[in-house]
Amino acid sequence: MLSQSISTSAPGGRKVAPAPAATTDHFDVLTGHAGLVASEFIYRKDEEIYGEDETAEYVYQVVRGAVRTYKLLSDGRRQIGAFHLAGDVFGLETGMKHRLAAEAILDTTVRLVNRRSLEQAAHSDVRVARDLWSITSGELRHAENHMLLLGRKTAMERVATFLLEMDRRLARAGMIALPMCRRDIGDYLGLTLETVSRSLSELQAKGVLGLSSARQILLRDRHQLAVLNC
Amino acid sequence: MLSQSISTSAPGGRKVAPAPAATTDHFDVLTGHAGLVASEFIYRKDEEIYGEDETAEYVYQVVRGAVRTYKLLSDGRRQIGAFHLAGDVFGLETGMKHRLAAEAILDTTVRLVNRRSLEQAAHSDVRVARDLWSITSGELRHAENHMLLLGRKTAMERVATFLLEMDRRLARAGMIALPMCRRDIGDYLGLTLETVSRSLSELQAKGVLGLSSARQILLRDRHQLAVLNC
DNA sequence: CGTCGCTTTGATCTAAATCAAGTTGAGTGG
DNA sequence: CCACTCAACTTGATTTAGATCAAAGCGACG
Repeated sequence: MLSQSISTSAPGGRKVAPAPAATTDHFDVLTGHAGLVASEFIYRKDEEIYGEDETAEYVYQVVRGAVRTYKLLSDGRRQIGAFHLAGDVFGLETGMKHRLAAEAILDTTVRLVNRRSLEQAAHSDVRVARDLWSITSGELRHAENHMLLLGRKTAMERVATFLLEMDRRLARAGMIALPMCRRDIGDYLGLTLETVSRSLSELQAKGVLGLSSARQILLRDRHQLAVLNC
Repeated sequence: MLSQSISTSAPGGRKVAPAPAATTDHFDVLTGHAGLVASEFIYRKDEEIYGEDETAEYVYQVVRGAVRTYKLLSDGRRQIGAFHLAGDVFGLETGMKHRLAAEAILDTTVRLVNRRSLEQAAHSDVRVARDLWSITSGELRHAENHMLLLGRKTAMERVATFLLEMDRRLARAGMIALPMCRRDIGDYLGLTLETVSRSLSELQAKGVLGLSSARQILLRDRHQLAVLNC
């Protein structure tokens, strides 16, 4: 899995030494690339980062916190396309506009890079170009898996898939600390918040998971979840 | 909208002059690029072009016919991610493997380019790299719209969206000649074939469309469909 | 310690799935 | 040229998974 990171140059162009990465991070080539200037910004819980169809001026990376990107229908029905967690890049476009809106799920620090500078870096360095393509390709892979979930999986299968995804992406010491509410999960999985809640309760009753609080989940039987996941 | 075209060099490297494009086709830069060799191949109706998780050796472009790309669950439930029509590129990956399987919907001619050569072209020509990224980005845009459809739209809204998409992509002389069966449409829209059939019958009864045969559709009221589309 | 947003749980409803016949029409062979 | 076949499609009857409507819990925060 790609661990998406972009330049850590400070505003003004002075470099800030990033913590040395132990892994062969695919996106390290972007780090400290000449001419790239990144700044940090904090968004409050539920604050909009950009709107649907807004001009795409920046590319973002989550430093701390969590972000949801989503589309709305005219009557308010919402589909969340992805959750972006620490390290994830979002808001990267090839066209002029953002195709989904982005909001902070909780108080969130993001790093942002001017999109034009990134394009220029890609123009002079084929590795940067390749990395941008890889980020988009990774988002496409996620979307393809999610279409299968939304089109063909049962409610219980969707929740199982969600739990395994969150376990992979944000488990610390075996626990999942969910940043998002039941409504967000429902809008991500194409379900209502009540159905999400009932599915989680049923999995708890079966001993597949433990809920120390509504958003603190302990997976007790990943094998059972993997079976539901197909 | 991107009209995705790739090299038209003949096997053996001799160039075949392509018909001059009247439009500023975004993917013309790939046409005749040095070192790219494309060959053509014909697949019969329902023939597999590549399987899910198969190593991605080629990138494909539909010349004539139509292709479905899909994912399966272990019990046979299928989600079609996209239909690829004349001119469309498919099978482009940044990773080692195809993430969806591809099958010809009817007898179909495809042009194929070795994936390694394309990557080398992208390495030496930043415009090629940019075009590959744009193709992937276009697929992501489609997938994002389709997630909204699969997660949040009603059956009638899904069918309306499908009809407008097909009208845009393959209408000739005001008529849509569908290459795919009702089951394919259902597996694309996350519905059963019966629900697709009932929705089409209802739209015909309301005078929104005319069915001269099951696969020959005339849209009589695009405005009404656009309203359903939200 | 009261309030308010989030979550759970229960009762009922409904859109779409499933099950089940028929109908149509394109292709095949007599 | 017509009858037969078979897959694709339509339509009807019934079921059901998940939505909707409703009412308590609960827990964090002022």
